[in-house]
Amino acid sequence: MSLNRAQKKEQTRRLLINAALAQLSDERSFGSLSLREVARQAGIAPTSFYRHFQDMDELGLTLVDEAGLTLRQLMRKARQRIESGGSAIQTSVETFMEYVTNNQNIFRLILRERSGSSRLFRAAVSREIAHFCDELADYIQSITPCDRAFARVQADAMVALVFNAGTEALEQQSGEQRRALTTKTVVQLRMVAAGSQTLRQQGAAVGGR
Amino acid sequence: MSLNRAQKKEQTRRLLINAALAQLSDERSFGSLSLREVARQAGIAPTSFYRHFQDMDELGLTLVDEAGLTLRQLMRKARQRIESGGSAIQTSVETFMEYVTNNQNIFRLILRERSGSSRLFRAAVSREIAHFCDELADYIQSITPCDRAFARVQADAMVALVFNAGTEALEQQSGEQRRALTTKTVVQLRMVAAGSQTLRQQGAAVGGR
DNA sequence: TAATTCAGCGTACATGTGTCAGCTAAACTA
DNA sequence: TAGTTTAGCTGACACATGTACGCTGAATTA
Repeated sequence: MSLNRAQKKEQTRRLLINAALAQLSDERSFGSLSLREVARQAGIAPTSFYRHFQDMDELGLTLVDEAGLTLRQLMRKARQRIESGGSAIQTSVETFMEYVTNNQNIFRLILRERSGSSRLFRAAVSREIAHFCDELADYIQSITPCDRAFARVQADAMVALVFNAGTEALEQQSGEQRRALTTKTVVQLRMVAAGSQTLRQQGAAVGGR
Repeated sequence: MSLNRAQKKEQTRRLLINAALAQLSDERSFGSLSLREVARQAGIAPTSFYRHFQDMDELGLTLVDEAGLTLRQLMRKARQRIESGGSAIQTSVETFMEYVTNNQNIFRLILRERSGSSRLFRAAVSREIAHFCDELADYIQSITPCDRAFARVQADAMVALVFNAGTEALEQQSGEQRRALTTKTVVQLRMVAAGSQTLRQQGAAVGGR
């Protein structure tokens, strides 16, 4: 029952992380959180914060990493659903929308820090998204063998559209709206998929140029 | 030479607007600007700020409106270039990239406030983008007659891709990178254009469903 | 058991903030 | 010209912030 010192430390570290996460909302960005607020919500003295993080920045980067992790788990889940039948596009979009709905604060964090005021944060988010695109490009190539660079361009487009849908999803509360958004996004991805096939054929006909 | 009272007031109002704009950068978001900083940069006392804006929010919304205006001007310019020959997609993307390059701070403002912490700001940006999409949908219909809703879905996708490219453009400084980004975006838009044509044909064959 | 480590605390300070109250002087109006 | 309006000013206020310093007591180690 009694915890280790290390365990106890890890515990309050989580308390801080959760405190920060809890303060995030549609009206509150990470940059607007103060060290004192987070410490207060975690139930520790402001100065004790430094026992766990050097900076608020360090806390923030931790959050971004956690978000990336959750995203990767999400990807795996989507792949599983696809293997057991169903449209890859439809399933992926549904999975993503589900994620956004269930992790609004953390997804908002990613969206905001993507073009936020900290180079470090932007770089961190950029890495996560690049990872996302890479894996999708892999998948595209495994389904439709083609030039790597081309697959990457297609993957980038698809990820951009899905993230854009995520942005819009955050503004909607009714399930009805969200469902409409999902089908819209599915159509958009189908456009990209179909179009990329067309371009591939044309390119091949002209001689790979 | 001597200005009347109203003119002078308008003049310092512009001073405030420009001061805010000047403080924005890749490391400084509008939300992080203080009333005092802006007033200082404009060369007036903090309390005089209130003679022109009720709030920093009011100033911010003014900036968003100005950005929208600039964007509309940009659109017109693009249409002109297209009418005098040239690919619509290529020309549009080039025009947009040019805009982003020349108006980094104001475009960043839009990007950030799109999913920022103020409902008002988000709504304002959302309106501007919707306007953007509407006009593009008009254009698509004028070129390729089709269902309005369908054109709108296509337009949304294209605008999302272009804005995404804008986001990426802000991270790049070499003209080389920017040119690569432009061609990538052009390919992505061609994918959407080609794909939407395919879907339209398929949809018609199945019976408009 | 005795010595060491260290998570968390309280106090304190300098700094920046938004905004209130009231003044001045120049521009306007009648 | 005499009276009014008003853009901009100074001074002051209460408040929140980040963080330096040094203490305490429990957990750990030797």
